[in-house]
Amino acid sequence: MNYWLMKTEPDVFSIDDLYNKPKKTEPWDGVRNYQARNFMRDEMKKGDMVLFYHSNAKAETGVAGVAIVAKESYPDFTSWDKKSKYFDPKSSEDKPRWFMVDVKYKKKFKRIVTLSEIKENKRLKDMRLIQKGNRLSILPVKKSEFDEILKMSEK
DNA sequence: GCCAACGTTGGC
DNA sequence: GCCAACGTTGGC
Repeated sequence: MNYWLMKTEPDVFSIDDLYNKPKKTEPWDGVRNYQARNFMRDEMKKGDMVLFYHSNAKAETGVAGVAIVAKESYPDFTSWDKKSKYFDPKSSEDKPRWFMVDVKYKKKFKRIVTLSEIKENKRLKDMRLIQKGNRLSILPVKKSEFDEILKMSEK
C-alpha cells in the first residue's frame, strides 16, 4: 500500500466538502501537471491512504484529515468538456491526456496539523512537501511520515 | 497582494 | 533544442 498527500484549496474543495458528497466520494479532477498525473495514473492504487492537505487556506494551512483512494485512475472527463475550466483542447475521449482517481473521506482530524508544525518536526524533515520550491499538488509520502502526522493530529 | 519557484508555450 | 515570455502555485 502507498501513501500520498493531495493538496486542495479549502475555499474550493475542503475536507468538509468531501464529507458532504454522496458516498463521501469525489473524483479528483483538474490536475494538469504531468508529474502529478503520472502518480495518479501509474501508482495510486485502490485502498491507498491520502493526507488531505489544505493549501492557501484563510484559516490554517496544513493536513486536515485522511482520505482513501476509492477508484483507480480513469480519464479526467473535464478535460474534453468545453464548458469546464479544466478544458484542454489537446485531450479527447479517444486520446485522453489527463487522468484522475476517486477519493473517499476517511477521517477529519480533530485539529489541523499545520505546515509550520510539520516543518518543525525533525522526523518529517525529508517530506517532499517541505522541500524547497515544491509545487506538486500530489506527492508520495512515506508510511513513517504518514503515521507521524496521524500521531500529531491526536495531540 | 506580493513574489519566488517553478512548468509550459512557442518563435527561432 | 534553446530560451524568453508567460502563467500558475502557494506560502506569507
